[in-house]
Amino acid sequence: MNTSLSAITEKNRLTSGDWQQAALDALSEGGLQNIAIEMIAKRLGVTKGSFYWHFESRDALIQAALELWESQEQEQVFGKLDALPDAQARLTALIALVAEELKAHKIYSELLKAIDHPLVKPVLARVSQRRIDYLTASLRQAGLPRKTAQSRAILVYASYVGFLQLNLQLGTPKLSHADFDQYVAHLTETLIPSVG
Amino acid sequence: MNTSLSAITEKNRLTSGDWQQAALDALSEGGLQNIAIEMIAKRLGVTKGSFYWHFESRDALIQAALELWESQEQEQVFGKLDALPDAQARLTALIALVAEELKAHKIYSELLKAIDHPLVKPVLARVSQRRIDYLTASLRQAGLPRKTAQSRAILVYASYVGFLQLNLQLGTPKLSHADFDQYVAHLTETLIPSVG
DNA sequence: TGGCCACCATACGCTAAAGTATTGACAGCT
DNA sequence: AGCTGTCAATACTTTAGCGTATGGTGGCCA
Repeated sequence: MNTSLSAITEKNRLTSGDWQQAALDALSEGGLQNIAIEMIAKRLGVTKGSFYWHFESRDALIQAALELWESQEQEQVFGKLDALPDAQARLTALIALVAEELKAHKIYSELLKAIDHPLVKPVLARVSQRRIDYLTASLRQAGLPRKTAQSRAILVYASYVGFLQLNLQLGTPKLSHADFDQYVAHLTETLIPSVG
Repeated sequence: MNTSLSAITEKNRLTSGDWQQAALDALSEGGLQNIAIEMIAKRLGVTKGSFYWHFESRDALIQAALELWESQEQEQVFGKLDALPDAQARLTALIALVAEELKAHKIYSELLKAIDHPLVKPVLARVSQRRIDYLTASLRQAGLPRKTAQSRAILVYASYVGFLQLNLQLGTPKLSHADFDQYVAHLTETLIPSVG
């Protein structure tokens, strides 16, 4: 039941990495505006005096935290999928991966809400584009022609983003476990080539 | 090039409706946090003193503005579609409607970002649920079996919400006009029964 | 015409949160 | 042991934005 407060590195003294991880935790819980340094300081058992030694400003923390997240998500998401050689296997695995680990998508969802922030927008643009490109490539390997694969990739990814907002954040529509499974199955049948 | 500042009703004196409309304008431009009373007051050519005569608090304004939006969107969206008798015609008209009027979706998109706000969440839940129900009914009328129609409605609506975030807000992926048309066509073929 | 009421201006208080300035403490090296 | 650099505590300033208190003005009605 340990949340990811990332076992503070040394003994009492903090590193800037601890602040970045704590910032990501705060982000996943309450959005960008929840990255409040005094509140994070309290969590880490210190005060602001510590923070402003490690970082220039709040924006600097946000930027560093986003960089950390971007590198983490890259190895986590793509690392798992690249292991699979077959394109269709990758695609279904991707959907399963999305359907399971809800907590991992919380940060992405919160960043979407903070999309107006100048530090957030470019990061999110890069990550989203990379994922769509990956989807496009996998769909092509699965046999779709180029143009179709492009449109389909956008469609798949948009439905992912939308579902994130609707079901994770809004809780609408309310789906039972069975309904959810049925939805995932339907999605796979409808959007993934040569399955079902 | 006139934005929707909604021709102030009388001569100089404001009504609470003017404040609600101005709040919606501010919302569509900068999100919920952009509903700042002093800033809106300046736009309307008055000061806070006016506001607190019309409303109890900022929350009261937000609530009233959301009620106004909810009633407006209901007649706008469903009013246009209910005119069409054929289910498939309604569905394709709906997609066209979504693909065209971008500004009309800005408010919905901003509300999604502010989904944590206790006043926003129930409104958004109602509106989304109503739309999904409408979609489900239309898909059933178009020939899909019940369970399939339910899943498909969620899928269609999620792809709408996701595309809103991705393309409207993020500008990713960058689509040319032709690419966009192709995407809409692909979406229609893939998700709307018996078309194409 | 005089007064009341609807609408608004002005001036102020209050709070949250970022950022600054200064001082303090402990660890390791010489 | 004493110095020094690293990390942190304390107290302060500043800003933005909500909310309040109170006074002002113009139109409408008796």
